[in-house]
Amino acid sequence: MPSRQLVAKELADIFKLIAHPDRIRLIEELRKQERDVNTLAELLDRTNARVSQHLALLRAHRIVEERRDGRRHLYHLTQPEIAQWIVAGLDFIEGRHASVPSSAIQTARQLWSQDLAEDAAS
Amino acid sequence: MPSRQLVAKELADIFKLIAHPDRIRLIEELRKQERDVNTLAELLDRTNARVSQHLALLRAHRIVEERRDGRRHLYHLTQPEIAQWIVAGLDFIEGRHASVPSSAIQTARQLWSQDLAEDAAS
DNA sequence: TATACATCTGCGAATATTTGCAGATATGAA
DNA sequence: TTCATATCTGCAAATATTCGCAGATGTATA
Repeated sequence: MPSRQLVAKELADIFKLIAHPDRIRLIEELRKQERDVNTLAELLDRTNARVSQHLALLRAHRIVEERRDGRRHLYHLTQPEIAQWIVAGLDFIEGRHASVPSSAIQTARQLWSQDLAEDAAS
Repeated sequence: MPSRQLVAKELADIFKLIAHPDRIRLIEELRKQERDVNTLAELLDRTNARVSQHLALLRAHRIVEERRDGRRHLYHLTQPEIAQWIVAGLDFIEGRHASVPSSAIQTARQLWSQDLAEDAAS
């Protein structure tokens, strides 16, 4: 397979991996601190099993890593910078979809990057 | 729907939209200049119909725009910066997949960003 | 050991995406 | 108008993803 094709496929796989609202929310919640599955499930309002499945996928692609503390499984981002990269995607949707008020997008941009700025400052 | 959920969904839609090797190749080919469907089909080694379908999707989400010149349809990126953003995703796969030699990734990074640097310089 | 808690995995049903193909449409040239 | 070129659209089959649920595993505590 030609190299361009190959790299395009790998990039597509990364995009596919992230292309799910729950997984994006997970990355959002993990961008600052590690969390266990239960907490994540509550934050996202999803069943534990479902969150666990998404985490397994992210884990398989080494987007997140796991560490155990007793019976709890704590997850964190392998490369926290991925959160910044993802939120940068907002640049390509703002003002495009009436369904999402651009105020919501601005708020999101703030929430994601504000917290990242805090991290950088601390 | 809570705002975080809403924005996560929009982000997921963008990622889903891009998450296809052909569409990534299309964006790659369009990052410097506009092209017609036939040329793109040859570059990607795909049927015209298939390329046209992918372009229709990108067009619907305003990733690309179309202009007519006689019987040819010329496409270009609405926001060329999207190419830089996409290639930045390579940061999160390098060294992860044995299937893609990291030389291929380095080459790709060069090809995509070299050309972008040229654009910036001109 | 028995029990409860936390998480994971397997699997089938529902849903979404991709693909190729056949036929439409639109433009320009003869 | 007729023909060839360029592109688009509709549709059904193939493929991939998501979802919920039921049961498995692993760990701490009584």
